This record gives sequence, structure tokens and C-alpha cells, in this order.
Amino acid sequence: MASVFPIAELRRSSDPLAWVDSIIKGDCVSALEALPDKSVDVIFADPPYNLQLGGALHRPDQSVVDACDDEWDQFASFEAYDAFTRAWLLACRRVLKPTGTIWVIGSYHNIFRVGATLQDLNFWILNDIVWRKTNPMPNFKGRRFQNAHETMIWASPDPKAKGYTFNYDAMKASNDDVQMRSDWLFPICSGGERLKGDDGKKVHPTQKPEALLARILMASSKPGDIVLDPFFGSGTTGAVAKRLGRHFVGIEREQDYIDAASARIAAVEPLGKVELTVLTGKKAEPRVAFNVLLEAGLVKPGQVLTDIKRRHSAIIRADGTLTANGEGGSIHRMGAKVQGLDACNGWTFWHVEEEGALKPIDDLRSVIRSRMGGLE
Amino acid sequence: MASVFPIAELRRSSDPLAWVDSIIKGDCVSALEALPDKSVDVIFADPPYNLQLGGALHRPDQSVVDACDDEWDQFASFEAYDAFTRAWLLACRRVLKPTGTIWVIGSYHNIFRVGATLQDLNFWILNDIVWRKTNPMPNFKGRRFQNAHETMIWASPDPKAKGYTFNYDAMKASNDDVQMRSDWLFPICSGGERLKGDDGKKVHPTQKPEALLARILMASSKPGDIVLDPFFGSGTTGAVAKRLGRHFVGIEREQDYIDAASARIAAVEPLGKVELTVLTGKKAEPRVAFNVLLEAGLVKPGQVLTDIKRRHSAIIRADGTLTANGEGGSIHRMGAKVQGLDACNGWTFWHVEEEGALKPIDDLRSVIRSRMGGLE
DNA sequence: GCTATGACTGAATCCCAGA
DNA sequence: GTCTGGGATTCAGTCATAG
Repeated sequence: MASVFPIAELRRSSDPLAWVDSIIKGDCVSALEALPDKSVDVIFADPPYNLQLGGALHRPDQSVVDACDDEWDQFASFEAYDAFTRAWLLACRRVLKPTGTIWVIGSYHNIFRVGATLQDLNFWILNDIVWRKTNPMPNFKGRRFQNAHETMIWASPDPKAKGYTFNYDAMKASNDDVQMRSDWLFPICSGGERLKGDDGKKVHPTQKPEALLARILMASSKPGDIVLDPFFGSGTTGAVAKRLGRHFVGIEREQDYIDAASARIAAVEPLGKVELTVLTGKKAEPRVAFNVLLEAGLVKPGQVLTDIKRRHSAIIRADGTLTANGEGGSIHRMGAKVQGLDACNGWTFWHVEEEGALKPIDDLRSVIRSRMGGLE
Repeated sequence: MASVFPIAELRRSSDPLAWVDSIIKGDCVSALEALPDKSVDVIFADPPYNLQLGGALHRPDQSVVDACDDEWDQFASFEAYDAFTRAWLLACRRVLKPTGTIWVIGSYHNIFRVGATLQDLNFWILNDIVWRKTNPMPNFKGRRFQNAHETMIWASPDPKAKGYTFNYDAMKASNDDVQMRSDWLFPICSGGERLKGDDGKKVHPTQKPEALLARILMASSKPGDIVLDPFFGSGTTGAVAKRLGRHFVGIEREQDYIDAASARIAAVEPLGKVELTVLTGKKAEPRVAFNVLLEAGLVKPGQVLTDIKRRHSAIIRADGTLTANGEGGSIHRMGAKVQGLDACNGWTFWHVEEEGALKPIDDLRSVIRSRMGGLE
């Protein structure tokens, strides 16, 4: 079972990390205020949508649609909703690390207000992501397009924030080697995944699919990160975080939801270390400078480098720089210079000849890296 | 040629309908104020996005992206942008018939502010529609998801407005007899459709595809309706309206855009009654990436994949990549790697064991495709 | 005439470690 | 905090030219 703390009890706790992997019971903003500054890596928030339903909705067969008409989804006005949004986003900003990011999901009823408030609070939007539903509810009256998607906003806490996690290479590799787009296709949460009470009724009206959270956490967090969900509900965020080797903390007011989420998370088995390893690209590889190749004897002073078409050439100097046309500089500077460009990746531009074939000097780096055997 | 009126000349005109099928030259709000109350049926607005771009962006080949850095897209602050948005939306509301509707297109840079302002002004949002681009620009630095869509908001001028046009049956009939969804797939405007100047350069930085406007007008207007575009630009709205037998009125400040739009519209031949059927978007082969199998639970992290002869094996990781012999990569890269080849089709190479028999993971894709019901 | 290759392009808020 | 410089990074499509 995940630990559950009323806010007051959490405040009294002597353990400064008591809240990790637990559910805090209470009001969202008050609970956030009990957490330390800059302590969480990722926030996923599924706030009330402020659905403005004008009475019951009937299907063509006159059955009534089980709409989300819970008390917590009712706001007196846009102003009240904006004030609420501002308050919880401000509280989230404080607990978010400078390198962290926040996700908020919503529909057209509320997402525009959330997005504008994020911008007003100086969050920096990285993407808006569209969750396309494979099986959305039809529009029964035939007066609108079928509302077949929801929108998520992914943002960093500051326009200048740079170090946020985005597992670009893993996303691309798992997507048939093309970069992941901003439109995602998933089924809604139904069937065995949907939590049901003893009465067979759904426990929570807006339970999100685990696949959606899995993509979010795989994209924007690392194993061991702390993931906060200020509107925990049925605990999808916690269940997925635990399975993926992330820590979680949830905030929820309703005891029924807390009970369901707590039991759900307890049943989750975390994946192992091998399965959780995230694919990284060149950026994560240890740096190998050009002079290391020289010192290892993989290239030699006086040797000629050319581009793949043999249109440009340069000579290696003993100090690890190149020279061409009477000028000298690093492999990158000289690659740029001979092409008349501002910048150039010398590792992929310059080639050496081996057995009649040209191969990029970048290949020589991997020789060095394998010799290092993971050491630096 | 479409008639072109400076605002002052329009005001002096004795013909109360002089503005129909014409372009009004001048500031958006001033021009709107020269039009009669409740006189247009549909508004399509493509306002400045307020992109807030930093320095130049280079492609990996070092070429520079031709950014939209025009003066008309620059705003001093969100407050300035909001004031601008409020002003033109208020002016639009006055000229819109009570049975009319408005469409506004934008990206995450501005659409949240537009949507919130629409709600503040008591417009009633009917749908938000996602334009999924078949061929969006990539994210060159690998720091975000590829920004592959734009968002449109469709709204009526009042929560109680009831008589708006929505050609539900035509939309459904043109969509394989299922309801038209809120996510639409179209290519960006390029090739022969893109207006070019004598210098071969694009006339307008943000010309929208005619197919998008055709879908909008076929869905939400009737032949003979008047369609207003307060940010006329290259005149896509006018060209499509004329072709579809609707009247148009455009507002534009820049003479270059007016000249191009005017000539463009003059060349349009209206369709006959019979041809006025709804145009459908692009239907593509559903592309199912490996992560979709994972997210759907058809394969699991930790599961072992082998080739058909069980000579090679690899383990599935949670990020949708494979690992073997301490290395990782996509199903294709790892298929190639274990065989010592340059390339490999991972879909046919890797197999899962089911009831003692091996079956290629490609077979699992058909399960997904049937679940997706033709969605891509 | 047909195919292959390469150049070019699109509403883009696009790096980061170390000095 | 700023500045320097190593070096990492792209998809779908059109069009012109070469073979």
C-alpha cells in the first residue's frame, strides 16, 4: 500500500522525504505548500475540466449519458476557474525543479484558460500534444464534429530553462526511427484497465489510460525521478510511475479515490533495471577530443583528411589541429572554413582513407570509446 | 479581379453591398467597423501567431530556416496581444449574424490566449479542431516533439445561439459514413498551390492549404453565404469561397498581399451545383510503430524476441527499444546489429513465441490496425 | 522517356558543458 | 552571471538536373 498522509501529519513528520511514494490527503494547494521547494522532476496534472453541461445528455435511444457532473468539476465563473488555476499552478511552480517540466491535460472547456495562465505565470510551453482517441464518444445530436481528442500542454518553469529531460533518441527509436510527433493515438481507458467499484460502476469519471502516462514519463523523465500528480484521482500517474521505476507523489481530497489508488499502486510490480534502461544518443557519449585519436596513433601528423566527395582536404598537424589553404583550426572550424559555413561537425565531415574507402573520423572515436570500456 | 476598397471609399459608397466579394484595404478593426451589423455568415480568421522566435535556426545541413519574422507578427507582450485579440474579436462579433459561426486558427504560441478571449467575450466554443500536418517541419535540434499540428477553434457568438449551419450528413457521408472527427489530416500548402512572386519566393509566409478551407466552408456554410476573413493574406479563404459558390469579403493591410489575392481569386472558376460535394482529406496507410505494440500491451518490457531460427535474441525495454549484448536501439537497428548488417526490417526479422510457435511481430500490427478502425 | 540524385523548403518559441 | 566553442541535429515532398 502506498502511504497516505493527511497534510497536518505530513507537516509533523521528522522524515523530510516522507511524502515520496505516498498520497497526500487534502486540498491541492495546501498540500503542495507542505512540500519542499524544487523537489520534483515532473508534474502531471489532470485538473477539473469545468464542463458546462446544460442538463442531462440523452443518447438517441433516450438512455442518459453518465456525464462528469461531480461537485468538484463545478465553478461559478471563468474568473473563479482562472483563480483556481493560477493558485495550483503557482504552487506547482515552487515545488518543480528548474530542470523539471509540467504536463497539463484538458479539453476545449478548460485548456485555453490553463494555457493562457501558464504563459501569464512565465512558464514556457515546449509543445502542445494532441491525444487522439481511437474510440471517442460519438456526438449524439449531430450538431458538432465528434470530439475525438484532448490536449496536453508540456512546459518548463522558465523561458530560459535548458536542462529538462527529453529522451529524444528513445522516442525516435521506438517510433520506427522517425521523430515522435505532437499527435498521439491511444484508446480511452476502458475494459479491464478501468477501475470499477463493488457496484460495477466506474470509480472515477475521467480515468486516464496508462499508455498515455507511460509515453509521457518515458519521454520526459528518468528512472528514479519524482513525479507529482496534484489531482491524483484513481492514481494512474502513481501506478505507471512505480512500474517504470520512478517515484511518485499524489494529492487527492476524496477518500474513495485514495483507497482505490492505494490498492491499485500496491499491486504494481516495478520493471527491472535492464528493461528500464533508456536509449541515449551521441549527446550522452563521453567526449573524445581529436588529439586523443592522434595520441592513440589512429591518425598521424601530416595525414590528409578529405570530405566524403574529396572536394575539400586538410592536413593534420601535430598539435591536433588541421591546416588547409594556409589557415589552421580545429576539425570543426576548418570543416566550416573550407565550405564557407559558420559551423560544421568535423567528426562527420572529415574522412580518412582506409583500403581505398573513405570513413568518417567519427568511426575512430568509437574505437577509442570501446577501448575505454565505459571509463572516462 | 476582386474589387479592392480603401476603408474610406467603402464608407462613401452608395451601394450597401459594395463590400461583398471584395477586399477591403486597411486595418482589421477599422475595416470591420465599416461593415453592417449581423451581415456575415461565417468568419475564418488566421491572426498573427506572435511566435517569439529567438535567433536563426539552422538545419543539420547548416541551411537557415526561413522563419516568419515579419513585423506584423511582433507584439510587445502578452497583454498587447490580448488587447489586439479582444479588439478584433469584438469587432467580428458585431458583424456576425446570430446564426453565424467563427473559426480561428493558431498554434500553441497564441491559440490558448485566443480561446480564453473567445470565452471571456461570451462566444460559445463548439469544437476545437486539430489540423494534423502530413508533412510538418522537423524539430531540428531534437529537444522537443515535432510540432506537427495546428489548432482551430469553432465557436458561435452566443451560448444560446442555435441556428448555426453544420452540414452533419454531408460531413458524415464524405467520411466513409462515420461522423467527422475533430482531428483532420491535410498536407501543408506547397508545390503548385503555393503562391510565388516573380523572384520565385513565397508571396506569404503562412499561406493555408485550400483543402483545409474547403472542409471548413463545406461543414459550416451554405452556398450563397457570406464568408469574412479579417486577415486575408494571400486570399485562400476568398479563392475557396468563390470556388464553392459562397461570397467572400477580405480585410488586408499589405498591398502586395492584396495584389496576389486579387489575381488569384480572379482566376477561380466557381463549381457547378453538382460538384459542391465535400472534399475529403488524405487517407494514408496506417503506420504502426513498435511503441504502439508496447503501449497496447501486445508485447511487454522484458519480453524476449528472437529471429525465426532462434539464432539471435533481444530483450524489449520500456522505452520501446531493444537491447542485446549490452547495446540498444530500434527494432531495425538491433536486427541489423545482431546480424552484422547495415540494415534490417525489424518487423519481419523479430518474432515472439505464442503457444510454442514463433510469429513475426509484424503480425501484431494487424491487431492494432483492426483496433484503430482505419485511423492513422 | 524513365529513373536516380541532389538541392531546396515549410507558422520553429530548437544545445550545453566548461571556463 | 556571461562567454566560448565543441559538435549534435531533419521529414515529407517538390523540382531541377543528370544519367
